[in-house]
Amino acid sequence: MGRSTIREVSDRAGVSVGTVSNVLNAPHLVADPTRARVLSVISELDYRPNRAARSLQARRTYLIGYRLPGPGKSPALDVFLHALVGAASGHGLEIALFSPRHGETELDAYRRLIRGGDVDGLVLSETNYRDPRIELLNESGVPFVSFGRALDSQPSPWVDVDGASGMRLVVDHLVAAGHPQITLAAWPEGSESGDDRVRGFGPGANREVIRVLGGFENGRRLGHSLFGRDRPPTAVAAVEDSLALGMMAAAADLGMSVGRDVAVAGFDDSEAAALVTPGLTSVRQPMDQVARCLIDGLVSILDGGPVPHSRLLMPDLVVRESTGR
Amino acid sequence: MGRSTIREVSDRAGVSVGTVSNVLNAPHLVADPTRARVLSVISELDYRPNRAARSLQARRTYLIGYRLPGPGKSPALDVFLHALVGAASGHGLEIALFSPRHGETELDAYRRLIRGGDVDGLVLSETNYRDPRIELLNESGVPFVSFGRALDSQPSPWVDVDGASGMRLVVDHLVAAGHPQITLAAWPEGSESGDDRVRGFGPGANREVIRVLGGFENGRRLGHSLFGRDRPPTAVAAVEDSLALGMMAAAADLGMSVGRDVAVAGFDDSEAAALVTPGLTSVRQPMDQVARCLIDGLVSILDGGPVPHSRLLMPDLVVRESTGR
DNA sequence: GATGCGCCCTGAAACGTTTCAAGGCCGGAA
DNA sequence: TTCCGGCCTTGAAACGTTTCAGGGCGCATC
Repeated sequence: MGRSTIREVSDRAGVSVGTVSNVLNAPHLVADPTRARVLSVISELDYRPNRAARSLQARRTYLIGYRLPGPGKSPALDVFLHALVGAASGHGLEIALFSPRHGETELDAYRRLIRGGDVDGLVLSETNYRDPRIELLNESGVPFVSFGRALDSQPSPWVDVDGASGMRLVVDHLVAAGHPQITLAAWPEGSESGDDRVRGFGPGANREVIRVLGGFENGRRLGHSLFGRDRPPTAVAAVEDSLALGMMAAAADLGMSVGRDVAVAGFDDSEAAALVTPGLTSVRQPMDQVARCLIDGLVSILDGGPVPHSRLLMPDLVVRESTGR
Repeated sequence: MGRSTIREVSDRAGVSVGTVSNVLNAPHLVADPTRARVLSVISELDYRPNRAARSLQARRTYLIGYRLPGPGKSPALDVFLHALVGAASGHGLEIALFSPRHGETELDAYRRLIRGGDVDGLVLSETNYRDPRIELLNESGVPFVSFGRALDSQPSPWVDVDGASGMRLVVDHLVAAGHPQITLAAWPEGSESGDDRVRGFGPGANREVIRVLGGFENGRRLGHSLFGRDRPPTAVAAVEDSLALGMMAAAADLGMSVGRDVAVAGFDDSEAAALVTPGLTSVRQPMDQVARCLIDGLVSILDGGPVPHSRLLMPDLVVRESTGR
């Protein structure tokens, strides 16, 4: 304990504090022998600059704010977060997780961070049409990037995964496997990512879209109704894995074999998709790439560089046994 | 933008900065009319104290450090993290996610945070026997609490879930369902939580423990070998869900019906357990309670209160169809 | 022998708070 | 009237950095 300060280092090395600071932040300004001496004192005392003091003067906190999506809202949260933290760390930044305090609304919490200068920038996820956070952040001028398009707000940099293309991969795969007629379980209209995925499904007489709320149980119920029809679909897809898993459960309930009697495909490649039997074919979002793009873009803004161009990344299809052998 | 400072507030309210500070931090020291006037200026200017300045002077960062476990290492990470963030937020704290920088070891990263005063305290998870982090933190005197016991290190406060009891719940449940003979898939000896769970399994002629590495594929392989025996077990348990799910897959491969021909139970109640068919009976850890205890304990230390007593929490069994109808 | 130019280094201001000794003021007690 | 104590407020120091104008010194140039 008893952290040492830059003052102690400078005294011990027989230089001024400014020089020590330069050794750390602008080494080329310091003569070789001086630098060596200072560095040795630094490691001798195990000195690390105090972050608060540095922040105060530099008007930088080296912290990026992120608000966790509600539990169960983000598939692959752990890989996304991990990637985010890793990418940030590469730039000397850390991720600060915040949450509304007692009596605060969601937006209040964002406001607090902004006005208090608590973070250098923010990462948003789970964005949707007319996202109020985006308007707030745009007004306040805080650097931010969002995971998810924000097309109807003032333009701001985003990174997103092309849900329409992902769904097209699913459809093509099912059609190639000989299923001309496909039923899609989709969320109610009005969610940007859901609508995007449905868009890739395409219209047509041999395409049916059914709207339900998300979740396993809703999928199961829907499955029972679909598979109980006179001419049940031979292939079903979904805009999220848990709906698909629910339909798989319904098929099992009815004694049907998923993969043989009926093909099922999901979306997001959640952890569960790989752990069920048969494995669930699903669309995988390149989360680590998303995180890297987000952080790189944010850092570019922070460093006063150009506002990065938004990026639409391509997902890929992970084929498993649920869509046939 | 253009954040306002305490100086602007004090000027505008016609008081000194000290008074404004007191309004915020020690309201009882300020006369009512003054307080009201200052508060109105504060909200007029939308003033929020600058965190870096406050930290510098108060030698408090209002940040708790947490190192994410490797991806896929923590079941229920999102519920745990959410609970952690929420509990911290209740005390005006936020969670800072850090990660070793380029060239740093895991421990170096902890050292950096400590010496730089980057965080007020730390939360550890995935602790194990002779955890070097615990020794480091104990030496350095930084407040911390760990999720997981650290019995062989110097004593330090922890919160844990009683794995032995959890496993006992599984065994009792299976025995009650008429399975006298049970096989347990366990990790190799040497992991504190794994060993704890095995301990609850109990010895005996009708108990068999098989050691394998974790993961779905290892479970599947093990399942094939178990179910291919002359007299296959009628009930299998596992120290983690993915092993159990692998065994379920093996059963399906062999045309056996899980829940009827064989009972399967897992541990951790991961998201997948509820999403497979049949649902996987599993042991649920009270993650939100764990998080609350951790933060409450840490806050007590930070506030100079007593070092909290460690707590062993009880898990419960979530019974689903995999262990019979 | 001046002059000019680079290179290093110093000293002090600044960042925005909190804290605390000191002092003004008012009312009540002597 | 004087003195005392409590309440409220002020002013300035302190927290540990970064930044930047300025100065000393050695060397090349004229």
